[in-house]
Amino acid sequence: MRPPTIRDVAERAGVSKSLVSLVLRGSEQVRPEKREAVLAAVEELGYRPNAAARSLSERRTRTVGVLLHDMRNPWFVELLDGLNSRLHDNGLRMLLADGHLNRRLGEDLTRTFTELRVDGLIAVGTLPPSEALRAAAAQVPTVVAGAREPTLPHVDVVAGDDQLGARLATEHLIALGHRRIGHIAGDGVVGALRRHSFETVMREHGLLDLTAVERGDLTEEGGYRATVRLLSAPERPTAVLAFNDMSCVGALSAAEELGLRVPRDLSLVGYDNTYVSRLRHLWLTTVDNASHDVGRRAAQCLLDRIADPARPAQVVLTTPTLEIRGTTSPPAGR
Amino acid sequence: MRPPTIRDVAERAGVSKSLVSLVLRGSEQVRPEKREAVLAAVEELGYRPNAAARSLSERRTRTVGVLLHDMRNPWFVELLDGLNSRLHDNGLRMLLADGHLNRRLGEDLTRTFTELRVDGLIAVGTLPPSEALRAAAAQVPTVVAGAREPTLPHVDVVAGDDQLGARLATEHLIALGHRRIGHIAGDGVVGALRRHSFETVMREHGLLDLTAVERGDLTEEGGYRATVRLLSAPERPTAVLAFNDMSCVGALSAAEELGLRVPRDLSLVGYDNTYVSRLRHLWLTTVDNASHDVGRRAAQCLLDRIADPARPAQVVLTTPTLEIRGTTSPPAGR
DNA sequence: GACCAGTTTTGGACCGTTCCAGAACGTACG
DNA sequence: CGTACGTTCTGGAACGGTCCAAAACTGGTC
Repeated sequence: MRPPTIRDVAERAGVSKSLVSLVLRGSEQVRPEKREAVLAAVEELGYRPNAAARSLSERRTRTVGVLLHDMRNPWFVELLDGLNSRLHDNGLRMLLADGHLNRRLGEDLTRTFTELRVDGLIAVGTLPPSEALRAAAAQVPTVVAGAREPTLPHVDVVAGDDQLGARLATEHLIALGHRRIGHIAGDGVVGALRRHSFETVMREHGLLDLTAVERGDLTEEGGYRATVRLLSAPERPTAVLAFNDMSCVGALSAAEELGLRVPRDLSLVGYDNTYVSRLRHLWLTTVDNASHDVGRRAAQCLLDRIADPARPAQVVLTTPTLEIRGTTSPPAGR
Repeated sequence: MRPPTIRDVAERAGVSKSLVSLVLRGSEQVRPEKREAVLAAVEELGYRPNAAARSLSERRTRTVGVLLHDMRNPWFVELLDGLNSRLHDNGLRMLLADGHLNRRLGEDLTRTFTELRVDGLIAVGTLPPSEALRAAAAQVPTVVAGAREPTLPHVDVVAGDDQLGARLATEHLIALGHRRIGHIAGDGVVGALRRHSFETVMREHGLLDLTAVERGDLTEEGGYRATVRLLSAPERPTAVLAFNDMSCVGALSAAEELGLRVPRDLSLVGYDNTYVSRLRHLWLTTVDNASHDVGRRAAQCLLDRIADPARPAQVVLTTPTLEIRGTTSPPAGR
């Protein structure tokens, strides 16, 4: 009652197992009638190759491991889509693992992936710094997608251009006439880049004095709290640039709770163009990182790196665009 | 430069490969000093067992495949969390695959999983009917989680009790004083159950005449359109029970667009208690299916079925609760 | 009919584990 | 001292594929 093996197929088709293997891998060197016979036998027996046996012998798995930070934050869905399509085109399958789900269990996902001997590793989003990832990256081709860290030798980074994105958003607000603008800052290098770019643009317009920054934590709750702090200043901002869509939703709630109408009394800009921002009821103006493209390019980087593991590490940045929706308008006074 | 094998470890520790295998699998029958030697060698070489070789030999993979319908709809996150924790406790790893991502590529995920020879399969949510899944379920222990179909021989089903959930929601609205109540209906058996239960409760209260049902499609967009239709009736409902949180958000937008305040002019109830419903700005009253529990129980079912594949198919229903938040109140007239 | 050059086909080694039967080594007992 | 019995350790046969060198077929030429 075991699943049929290549030998069963061979016997049924009246050929050797080697010939079956040849047919299955699409060799040209096989006479049509034998090919037919083999394929017929495969069909009749419902044969499926055993991936474990194959990868043991081939010494590769045609599988790449994808490390997610947290499925609860939906910004990566598009990225994954791009990743998957490009990998699939090259005969690679994708295995997902959620770091957040597993960290609680104290399990190290890179360990699972190394035991699986994945052909490549993609770290999606800013992961907590981990010695294990560093070690894994030294063994197996690795690409960081949608984040800027960690920077490791031979590890490519593919992400949206955060400096440009934050600039687009800030200039949009300034062009609308806002002068006193707040920022909800995020973590890590990405957080620092967006914040820094925001401040740079404000300085360029001589508005640095009117700038306020509060730290959020990427969640709605964090955005809510940061906004409450921003809005409780004596001179409150008329616009807020949030680190991401989730904290922007938090900002929306804070505004509402304080009796401010968005965008009349307070303009808000999110970041990531997640489906949450696209919910009609929220309809956030937000920065689109071209995540699908980030995914595709990350896949390409990985493919290139698998082909030549020693090539120098690259940093690929995609060009973000501003998606203007319902949460920005000129300030009330104008 | 290849990764070290069990033989390398054996040589380094001055023992046979069999002894290494014994130590690694935690046998008691090994003298402490040898054990130490082996573990030291493992450490020094950075040895990691090769999962492919192991599963080829053991004829099992300690891996279960999880088929997701669509990552964009976030209701399953908690479920996955429960699933993962229980599976992990039993030494099984979980591989995710998103059907939506892959269907576009025309790839059949059950195929990937059968080639991988996963020890079990979990279908999460209502998947499009598929001959492949039926065939796979005949080969490998399978459990449906968070959905009611397909019903196949030897396939367990674990889900929230949709009848009870819809009843709780409907009775809540009636208790608040609503009489004219609309419903946004969903697809599949789950959709039918919720709708039917809604209608039953309405009938019990003699309100069947005041009932209106419009079909949605699980998305925000579908919920929006269905609500527009519901609200354009001459006598419009004062409350709407949505099939899920996503369509409830759509309903929220529709209400807003038509100038109705929620909950003053229109009460709304969602379903699934997703994080979207928990966003402070939306704060939907919704039915909680105890998804974490569904996940844990589904995992348990799968474990039981792996132990005894021939046992009769079970249907396990969890008890939902109503999560009352900001989108329900007595109707304006009261 | 022998020989040659291609084209097809095949047997067997190998990939890195597990697992089993039996070997080697005590230790206790008659 | 020989034997029996535990305990600990080992060699080798799987597991189900790939791949290579060589064997077995072709058909054509002299």
